[in-house]
Amino acid sequence: MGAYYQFCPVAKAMELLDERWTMLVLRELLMDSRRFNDLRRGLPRMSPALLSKRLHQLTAAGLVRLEDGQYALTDAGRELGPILEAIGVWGARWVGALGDPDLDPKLLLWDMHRRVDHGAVPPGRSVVHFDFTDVTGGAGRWWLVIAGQDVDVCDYDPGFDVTVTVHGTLRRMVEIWRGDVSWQQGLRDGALRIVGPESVRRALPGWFALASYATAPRPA
Amino acid sequence: MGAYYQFCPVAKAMELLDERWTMLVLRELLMDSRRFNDLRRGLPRMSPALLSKRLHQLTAAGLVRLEDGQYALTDAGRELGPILEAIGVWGARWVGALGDPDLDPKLLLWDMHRRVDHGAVPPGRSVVHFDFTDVTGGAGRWWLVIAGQDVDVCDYDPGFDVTVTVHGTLRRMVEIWRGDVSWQQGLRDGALRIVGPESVRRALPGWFALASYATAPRPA
DNA sequence: CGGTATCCACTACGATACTG
DNA sequence: CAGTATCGTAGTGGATACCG
Repeated sequence: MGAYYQFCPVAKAMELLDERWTMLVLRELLMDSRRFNDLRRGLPRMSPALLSKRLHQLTAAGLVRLEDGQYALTDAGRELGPILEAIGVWGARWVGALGDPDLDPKLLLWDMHRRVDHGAVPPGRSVVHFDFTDVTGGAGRWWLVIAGQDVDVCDYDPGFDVTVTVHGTLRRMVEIWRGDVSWQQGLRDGALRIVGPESVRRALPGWFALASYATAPRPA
Repeated sequence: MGAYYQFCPVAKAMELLDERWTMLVLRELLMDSRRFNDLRRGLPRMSPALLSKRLHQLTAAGLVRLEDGQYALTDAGRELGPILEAIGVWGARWVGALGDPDLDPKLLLWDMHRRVDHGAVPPGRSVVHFDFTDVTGGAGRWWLVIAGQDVDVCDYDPGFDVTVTVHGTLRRMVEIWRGDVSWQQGLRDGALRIVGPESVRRALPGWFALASYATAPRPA
């Protein structure tokens, strides 16, 4: 761990926080992922060894606590919440371009699955099918099964009746999800379509709560 | 530069910001250091090659602009100001222990020199002499020469009459500067003393504006 | 003053396999 | 499910010297 040898609290904080992946681990914990393999799903390109190491470091530093196999933030860790949010807003405003490798459908679905607004989804089981036309290698079809308080992500057809289908480019769906464009704008030119009964088509955008950074105004 | 391959704006922001030294370079720029060698004084353990590289990266990313040999933050860069401040507050609250190598008198004096409150210092020339008893290797004696709007840091006796002397441990002076303890508390047990005319002794703490993190409440 | 150039030592990280 | 073990390498960053 590279020390800066400065008494400045920014330097002392960054000694801990500027190591690769650390802030993303904290982001996942702030999103209420508490189990090792849940954290992994939000950090698919991080090796398990490194995730383990980071969790130990954060525990040693007093930001994270492990209790009955569940990771949780301490007061110190939770106080980074507003900072992570501000960084998200800053990133949404100023780091524009997304490369194709940034567009990971697995990550998108995992993120969407935990931001389902259960008050907005009809009772019973709803199945949202995603069909991304621009994803190669058979990872273009996904299903979100919402039943009660449970939401499951499937990369195979779970067999239930599909309530509604989102059909189009992954890039556009990500742009909507990040708040770069609104649902309305994003559906306008046909790069993305919602297919299903009229009432569900109208309601679907309300089934998901966008992230805090999504509503941040973009620079003119 | 390690990409995360995530569309999340936090990840996109951290791809840029979590490289070693980057946030400290931004801190210096936010403190209004604009010239290469001024930046170096605030980052003494950073090699010039690496500082140069970081400045280029930040320029390419649109956070920094070079104009007539002066570095300046762009709008994007300046918007990180509140985030850096929040990180400073967080660090002051939660990253307690300072190691001896964190206590660099050169850095302390450089920091103090740019936070002189010229409205509080008497007109004419004032010389503040620091005598740190716990610093080895002849780097324990420093002078701050305040004249008009200029403040000079000297590690040798500039020859002028000394207005007031701060005598004691560097560690205590740093604790005061960081806001871990108040001037009053810090002077109480004799680890640090202000030596000089009564009126100046009383006024000296007011000659410097503490950093924004210094006044942040510490956790109970 | 304001940087580049060079070179080396590490070590952090990624990939993969494996275990309790 | 929840990690640990192992291994090789890319590449970062530190030190120092040097240049316009």
